[in-house]
Formats: sequence, structure tokens, C-alpha cells
Amino acid sequence: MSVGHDEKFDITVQGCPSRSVLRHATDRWTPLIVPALAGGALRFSALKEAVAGVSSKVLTETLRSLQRDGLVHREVFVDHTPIRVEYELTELGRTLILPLAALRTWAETYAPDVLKARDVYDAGSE
Amino acid sequence: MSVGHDEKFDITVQGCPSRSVLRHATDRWTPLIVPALAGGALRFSALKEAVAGVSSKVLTETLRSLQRDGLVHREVFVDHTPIRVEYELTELGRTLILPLAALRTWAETYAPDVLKARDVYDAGSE
DNA sequence: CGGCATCCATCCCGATACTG
DNA sequence: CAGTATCGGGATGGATGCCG
Repeated sequence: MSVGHDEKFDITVQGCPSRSVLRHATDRWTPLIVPALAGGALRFSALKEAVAGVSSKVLTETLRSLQRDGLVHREVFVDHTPIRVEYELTELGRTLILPLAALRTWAETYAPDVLKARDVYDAGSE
Repeated sequence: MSVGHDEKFDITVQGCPSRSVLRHATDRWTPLIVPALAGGALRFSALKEAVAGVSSKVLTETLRSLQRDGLVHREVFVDHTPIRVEYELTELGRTLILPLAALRTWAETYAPDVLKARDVYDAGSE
């Protein structure tokens, strides 16, 4: 049932399909969406709230892409008025939580240092 | 001297500066460049070779951006003909190695599953 | 060798408006 | 509520050519 394992993918090689996999994983909103779903299924509106700033259109597109890659499952509850749609990480999708959460923690942790470095750099190049 | 630590950055908040930090870390070539420099300094041409497919222009731009963020140090050796330029991770830059390497390993590991999911998805939506 | 200058494709992505 | 449709702009990235 092969979740994972194969040595034929090397991301340093030009044209390797793993590159497109990595690119989707690092799409603008993916590092925010996937950790947001780590706690369990969320409806569209709740997800949109959890990922402040994303538009409906882009959120839909990104979710579609994640769904296509097998990372997210979309469930529609028909017998609900108004309609209810939930998004949930698949088993495969859950393997992305830790790597992306680590990246996110990194950004929050070192943001002060990076911002300071930018100031220094910009001050020196006037 | 504060490398790290502060609780005021929350990436889920719209407008939080940590978002721009994350975006640079997930720029197209950054996840390939930073791990490539994990083993030590490399010259421009060696780096370009290690990251197959990147153009000189984009590699320069990305390195500039990493330099501005304080993640990469650029050293020019003047007494060399032809000129020799080396790029090296800073202390701050080295903190990015593990998160990015994890992401890269994830992509290589699960690429088969993702590709298969895409086939299934595309087959179902004709 | 290690760039920068140009030009150009395209592709995210966002704002707005509208719908079952 | 959970989208879709449309438009458009700005950033990103690639090809080519020139330079110290």
C-alpha cells in the first residue's frame, strides 16, 4: 500500500517530478492551510478564518490542488441547510504537517533576526 | 545577540512580518540552495551545478535575497583570476537547513503517492 | 568567472461581483 | 454557506546578450 519509499526521486535533478510536488507544498497558502487542518476537519468558512487574509477564490484553488495531490479530502454534507462542506487531511496529507509546522515555527522564531538583517542590508546599500 | 525567541510573531495573523520571512524561505529555489550549502561554502558555478536548472539571473537574485535576510554570506576573493566568489550559510542560515531538508525529503519520499493521486483525480474529472 | 541589463511570458494572486 | 466568473496587475522566473 506503499505510502512512501522509492529512491528514484532526486530533487536536485532537473525535471524530476518531485520538484512539482515540492512546489505545491510550498505554495503561498499551503504552509498555513495544512497545519490549520492538523487538528481535524474544518468547514470552508472556518478554514478561511483560520488562514486570515486568503480570498475565497484562492483558498478554493489551493484546496483543489491539495485535493488533486491526494493531501486533502473534501466532504459535502447534503442534508444540511445551508450547505456544509468539510476539508480534512488524508493520511498522506498528515505526513506534511510536521515539515510545514517546522517551517512555520522557524519563520516565527527567527523573524526578528531576519528583519534586523534586512534593515542592516538596506542601510548599507543606499 | 538574540538569535530567535519572541512570541509576538504569529503567522496566522494577516500582515504579520513573519509571513514575508516564510515566503522567502519557500521561494522556488531556496529549498534547493540552502541544503546545497549545508556542507560548506560553494562558489557560484558549483552552486549553479548543484541546483540543476536554475538560471544565472535567478540564482543571483535568490542569493541576493538570502543575503539580505542574513541567511547567506557572500565572499569575494579578489586575488584570483578569474574572479572567485563563494557563498556560505550564516549561523542564522544554518537554522534553515533542517526544516528545508525535511521538506525536500518529504517531496522525494511521497512523490510516487502524490503522482498517483493526480492520475486518479484527473481520470475522474474528464 | 560571475555577474548585470533587457525583454518577455506567465502565473499567481487579489478585488469585485454574482449564484445555487 | 460555499463557492464560481471575470478582470486585471504585479511579482516571479526564464532566455539572451554583454561586461569587468
